[in-house]
Amino acid sequence: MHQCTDDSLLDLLGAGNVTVYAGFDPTASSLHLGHLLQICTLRRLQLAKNRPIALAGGGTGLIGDPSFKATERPLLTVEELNHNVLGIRSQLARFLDFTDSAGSSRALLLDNSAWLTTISLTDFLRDVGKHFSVNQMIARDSVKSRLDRADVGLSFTEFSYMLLQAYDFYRLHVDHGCTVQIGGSDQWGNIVGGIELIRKMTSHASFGLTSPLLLRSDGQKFGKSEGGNDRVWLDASLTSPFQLFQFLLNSDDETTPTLLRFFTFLSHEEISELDEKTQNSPQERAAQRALALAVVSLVHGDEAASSALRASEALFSESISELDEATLLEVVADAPSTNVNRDEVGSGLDAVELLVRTKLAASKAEARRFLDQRGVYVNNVRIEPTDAITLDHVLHSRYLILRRGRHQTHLIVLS
RNA sequence: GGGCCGGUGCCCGAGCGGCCAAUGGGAUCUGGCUGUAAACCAGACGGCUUUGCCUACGGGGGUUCAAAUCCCUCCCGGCCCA
Repeated sequence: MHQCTDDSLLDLLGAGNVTVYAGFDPTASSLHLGHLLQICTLRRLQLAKNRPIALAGGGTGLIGDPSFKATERPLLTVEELNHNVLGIRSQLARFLDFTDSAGSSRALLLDNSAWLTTISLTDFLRDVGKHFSVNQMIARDSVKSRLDRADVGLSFTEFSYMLLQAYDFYRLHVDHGCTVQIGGSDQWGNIVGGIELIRKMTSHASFGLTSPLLLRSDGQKFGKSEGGNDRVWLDASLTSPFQLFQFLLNSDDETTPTLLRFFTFLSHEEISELDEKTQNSPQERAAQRALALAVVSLVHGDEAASSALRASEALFSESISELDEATLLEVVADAPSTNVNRDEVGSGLDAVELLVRTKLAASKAEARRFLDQRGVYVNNVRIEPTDAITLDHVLHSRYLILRRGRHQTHLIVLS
């Protein structure tokens, strides 16, 4: 927990029977690891007999949340948005219990476009806008940087976002008895706006709860994937189960305890046992492995998790060229692959060419750089800048494992 | 509508006629050391048919032997005035 509007809230949630919501704006077609934190919290609260509402932001996504964003963002087209809403709705549906067996804590999946796109402008301004003071709104930290900076502005569209989110909370309160909103720490201002709106319009009390921004021990934002600016997605076609597994396995020692607590549903005993192992024998990475296994299970299922674990161990601990064919294929199942004509290899294939073709290098110049820096491996054996790739490298008469750097693996299949 | 300021590589940001593929920082990548961490150290960081050539400093046009740098114009952003 990062901030909480009222300390009595925790007792309330412990007792159960509270309706809680978290919103997810469809800025992309998939949710990412950052969203998983809110999802886990909802799930945890559901396990404690509260009723979770997952709200897809089909309406708020039309506007765009300016909170703590450095610049105005381009608007998504309606087509993109619909596509994204579809994607994240189906993902949200996987994490909570929507069946009748959950009884009074059965989860709800809603989309705020249902009310945001139908309310009339004048109704909205009279009923909702009247309760907001611009004086207070411009004082919020979440928009302050945009107002203070000399080179960027803040459009009325984005400025209004807070009202929409506040109205969401109000509608969920009135229609579904929702009294708590959770979110990341950047959502504090928006959540408080909703609480005040509910108080002014109904004189009911409601609550907010935010979670801390997850940081790695080096201060970077958590959740950016290996290889740059891409996020770690929950959609298997964007981030494969193996990649997700590896990402979590590579968590550093300092953040792993926090991640275990946020993202897994292990018992207190199990977690403190893992903490101890990290203390005493960090090189075993027991906590990281448990974390990776638990999260991949949660997101992609047990089977995907155990095969990711097997692949991970095989790929890094054994000499890959000694694996039998079936095991080898399983290890690289998630890796991207490319077909190459057998004849090309027969005459000796240029490594530069192959790196570009497999997209392991973005250009020939980059491929040469990797080779010069001695960062290219065939079947886990480093090759020299001048080496050609020949039939001698081929495993099981049709496979080549090409790797760039520590983590980028590619399967080449001869045809 | 008027006045002023600004738009440079992934981001921030210097350059303000030739010595500019463009200083610096961050991010990223590769290697080293490690534990498939972190920290640290070293190097790379537009492309190509690579002692050279091509494409790039918001778009288009112009001046000049020569433009990211000067002029015109358009687009976009900011501030102030109406």
